[in-house]
Amino acid sequence: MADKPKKTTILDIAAIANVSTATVSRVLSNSDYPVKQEVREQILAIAKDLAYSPNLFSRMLKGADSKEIGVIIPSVANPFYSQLVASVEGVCIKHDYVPIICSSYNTPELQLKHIEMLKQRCVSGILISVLTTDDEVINQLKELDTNIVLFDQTFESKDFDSVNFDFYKAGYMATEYLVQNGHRNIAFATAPLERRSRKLFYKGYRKALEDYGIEFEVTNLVVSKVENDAITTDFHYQNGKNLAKMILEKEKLPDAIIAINDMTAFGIINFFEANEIVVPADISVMGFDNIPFSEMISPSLTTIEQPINLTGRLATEMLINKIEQKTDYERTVKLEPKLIERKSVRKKNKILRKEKNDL
Amino acid sequence: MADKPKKTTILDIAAIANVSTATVSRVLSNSDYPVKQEVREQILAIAKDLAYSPNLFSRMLKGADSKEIGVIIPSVANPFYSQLVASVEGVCIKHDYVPIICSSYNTPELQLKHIEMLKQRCVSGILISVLTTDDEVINQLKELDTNIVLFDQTFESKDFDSVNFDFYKAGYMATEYLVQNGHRNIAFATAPLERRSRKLFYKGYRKALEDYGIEFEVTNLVVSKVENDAITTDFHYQNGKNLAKMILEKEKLPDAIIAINDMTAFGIINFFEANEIVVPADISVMGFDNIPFSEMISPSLTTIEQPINLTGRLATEMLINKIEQKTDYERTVKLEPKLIERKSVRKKNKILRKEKNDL
DNA sequence: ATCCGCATAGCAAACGTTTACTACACCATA
DNA sequence: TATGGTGTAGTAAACGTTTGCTATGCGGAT
Repeated sequence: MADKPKKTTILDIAAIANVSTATVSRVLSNSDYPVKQEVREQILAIAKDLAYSPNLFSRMLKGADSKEIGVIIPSVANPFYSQLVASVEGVCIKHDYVPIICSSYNTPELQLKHIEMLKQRCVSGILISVLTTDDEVINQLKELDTNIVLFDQTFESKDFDSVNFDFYKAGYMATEYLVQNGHRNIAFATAPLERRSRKLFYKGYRKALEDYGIEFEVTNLVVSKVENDAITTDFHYQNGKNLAKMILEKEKLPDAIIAINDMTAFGIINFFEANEIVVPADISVMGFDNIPFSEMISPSLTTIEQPINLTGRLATEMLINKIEQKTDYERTVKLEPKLIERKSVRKKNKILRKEKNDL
Repeated sequence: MADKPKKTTILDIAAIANVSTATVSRVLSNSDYPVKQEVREQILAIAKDLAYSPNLFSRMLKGADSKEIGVIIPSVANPFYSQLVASVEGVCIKHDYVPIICSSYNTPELQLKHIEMLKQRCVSGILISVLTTDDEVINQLKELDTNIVLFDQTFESKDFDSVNFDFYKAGYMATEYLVQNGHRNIAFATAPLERRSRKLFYKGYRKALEDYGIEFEVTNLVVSKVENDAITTDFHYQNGKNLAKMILEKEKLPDAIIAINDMTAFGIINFFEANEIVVPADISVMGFDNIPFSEMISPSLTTIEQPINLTGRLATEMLINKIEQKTDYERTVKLEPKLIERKSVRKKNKILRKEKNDL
């Protein structure tokens, strides 16, 4: 813009107070170096008077902390992640950090670009939802000498602090609930299973089937073709529609469907509705995430809750603890899934788990 | 972290290439100062070899552009804004800027805090959804000698570039559509009308009523008590439930309701559904925004579209043009509302507008 | 032969801090 | 009286760039 009004510097203050810049700096940077109370107060007063605010860049040039936290997620447009971001932001503000939101859209190159950018900005730390356990990404993170906390995507590692979620158990619980309510032919509808979290969720599903003595049918794993999440909010929703279409094309309709997330479930339900198939009367649908919309749609969605806000809050607090070199905090937290019973699953006859000795 | 591996600086490069740092800087900062081709290439080669990346802080200390763009919005958790943020992010990445997302939750103090923070970081520009036309905020923005583009909240001003939206027309269109489909007793359900955009939308509603010769009833303006948007995604949804409750408590149920936004409409519809009132058979509901979920709920929501992605894209491009001192671009854009016809409004007998000479 | 402009390059200051080092006065202890 | 600690303050280097100024050599115009 036109004419910068020359911000006040410690030099100005030093001149007025008739002391050296060193002294001013000591006072204004909250150093524990002793400065006479009288002088300290005078400097503080002048600083306030001149509306002094330190130049962050020179501080950082001297190696100070940038007070920025990189937050790498698949997509801000996805309501699950935008809520996560909101909770991260809340904690950041409280501790005077600034979150830098980076959507990776599941593309490694973009993720790499973001990481480079964050490195260049010397962020104080990074909160990241690691999508793959590729050695490449992991090594890249290890080399990045900054504070890192993993979240959202379960990836326990001695190398990183993390806030995890029991995806396996979540998949198990979803399946078990369906089985116990009389469903046997259960489809699993998902975007490609390359993510660790999705794989685990799927494994939970398989294990539950096994435990209840239900044979898994290959055609019940319904996977859409898409690779990368698009930029739009309704990506998974559209995906759900596709999956529903695929399911309708099967020779035999399943009793129930487990969707890889709530948005997908919405798409599935909507497609069914448009095709005169009633949920849950004709077919049951189970979601995963429990995003706020789950209770807004009709029928309201029975789903497994993933504690979004808690995840964001804990992960951010963990990271800040790490940055500020606190020592007394948990370095790994594993959050538990919780079943949220609503109206998208039909309750048929109750079925109990086959005990081992039944077999 | 443990031991920083000492990043390479132009000094290292200068030493190897046997030239001065000035020359290295000139090459590496794309200055137009002439440097012999041979030397230039050598320096470039060495830089690449040592994986040199410039220290942003020293550059900024010298007054360079921070390449950051502050984005101030009411709340990231709100799907409308998270989609907006996504489109802003997309443009930013293309031009190598980094968006800094700031949720103000409609609290002036927080907004002020964010602005202070952005100022301190010497951001290249700010994209802001101005909620009030308080002189305080406006002056504060004017004094902020940085590039500013207003968006989302219509506030045309000679002092700022802006991407506007015709809220007045939107309100008019919503109302007109309802009237033309046979509704006369139309309630307007909203959070407090302190925002300019809401006021305009409301004025459009009033004007349409007037043009169609329908007398406005005071009790048809239903306003919830809440002041500030909360941090959660479902704030407006809950608000909608409250509003629906208030409406149900009226002695006479209106034919139709215009909700201040889609999320509010969802809440209203949901509350009605829970109370055995069928939308649109018993009462029609009209939304505003056309967020992706509008077509996911049941009944799908008839609403007025506000072009989110276009807004984000245009505003960001405008700001970057401004930052980079381009001159040939529009400084004010006004986007048009569009009616999206779905299933939440019942079509009764068509009614035409009273012509002026009818009166 | 002189002067000028131009291409090229280096020197060193400057951006605003922080901090290692030095200085010195004061007081307590041996 | 010498010794040393402690509280307080200043000097100047350093962080990694950019850039105004100066310098040199060279070709062309006068």
